[in-house]
Amino acid sequence: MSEEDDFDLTAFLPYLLNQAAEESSLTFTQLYKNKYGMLRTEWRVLFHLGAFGQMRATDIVTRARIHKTKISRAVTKLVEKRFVVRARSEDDRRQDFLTLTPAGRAAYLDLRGAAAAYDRAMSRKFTDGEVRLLRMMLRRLAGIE
Amino acid sequence: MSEEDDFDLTAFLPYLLNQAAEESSLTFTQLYKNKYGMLRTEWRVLFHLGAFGQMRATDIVTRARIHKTKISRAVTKLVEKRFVVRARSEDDRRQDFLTLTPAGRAAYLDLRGAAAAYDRAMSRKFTDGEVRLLRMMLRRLAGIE
DNA sequence: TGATAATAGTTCGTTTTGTAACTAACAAGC
DNA sequence: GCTTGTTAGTTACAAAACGAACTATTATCA
Repeated sequence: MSEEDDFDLTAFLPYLLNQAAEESSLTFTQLYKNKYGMLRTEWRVLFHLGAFGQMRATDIVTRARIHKTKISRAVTKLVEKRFVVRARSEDDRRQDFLTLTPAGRAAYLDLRGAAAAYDRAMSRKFTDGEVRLLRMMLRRLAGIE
Repeated sequence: MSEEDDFDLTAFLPYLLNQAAEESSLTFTQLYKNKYGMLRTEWRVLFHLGAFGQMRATDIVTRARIHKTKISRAVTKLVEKRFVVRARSEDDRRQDFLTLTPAGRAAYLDLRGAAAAYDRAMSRKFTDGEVRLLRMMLRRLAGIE
């Protein structure tokens, strides 16, 4: 290496956050991908419906900050997989209420358990106080109130 | 919402890490995209070459943990933009040594300054001790030694 | 040496994403 | 009621990512 530099790339927060995020989702990604053939956005939609109950696509867009076209495509896939059903609203026939089917709920519960175990395993790398602080900081950085 | 659930999605570390990572790169992405027409991988390659000096594609693959096809395409783009030059190694003619051109170095220095300022702005949301701890934790989660 | 394996990097076909434009339904003001 | 504007969600086309297979070169070892 000829010309070096004192800038520490591995201290740059967006870079570190990205590397940590990617590394931390590797194992879990394999799970929902191999077991249920889902993509990341599908998994997120499933989790939102599991965690918050019936929602409209727009609600998920707002909460998860994912573009509506991605949500639209993910919902289509989840409907094809019989994990989600759409119910056209009578009040406003532009919007659909999305709900998990029993199969969707079963997948959600399965993945939720795995997620919780995975989270515990990650947390074990640090003290309780550290993890609490980490979550607080990440929430603030993510702009989640 | 009909059936709720006590699983707190927003406490799930991989999710939080992703949201924080995405939010934190938004502004910076605009910069290298609008000013230099670069994609994320191109920016990363540029930064690696700027920070560590001459490297082979494989070195970047190892350090940044980005797939070699992505690196290959990013390098091609950077060469087209006259930010990087390839020099075929005489020892092993399979590999190229990659180096920044003066224009590449200028772009790097510009972006490096912006990155440092951006990092400082992010850090100001927390105390010095918190930021130190955050970096430590992210490094460990990312598997950076 | 000569066969086999390994490595650096690229290319090709497919999948996924990004962005803009679109349809359909509702809302607001005149 | 009839424009005009907004909102929910989809579609279409282009850009980008993924992964397998490929070329070219070097390494291993019988």
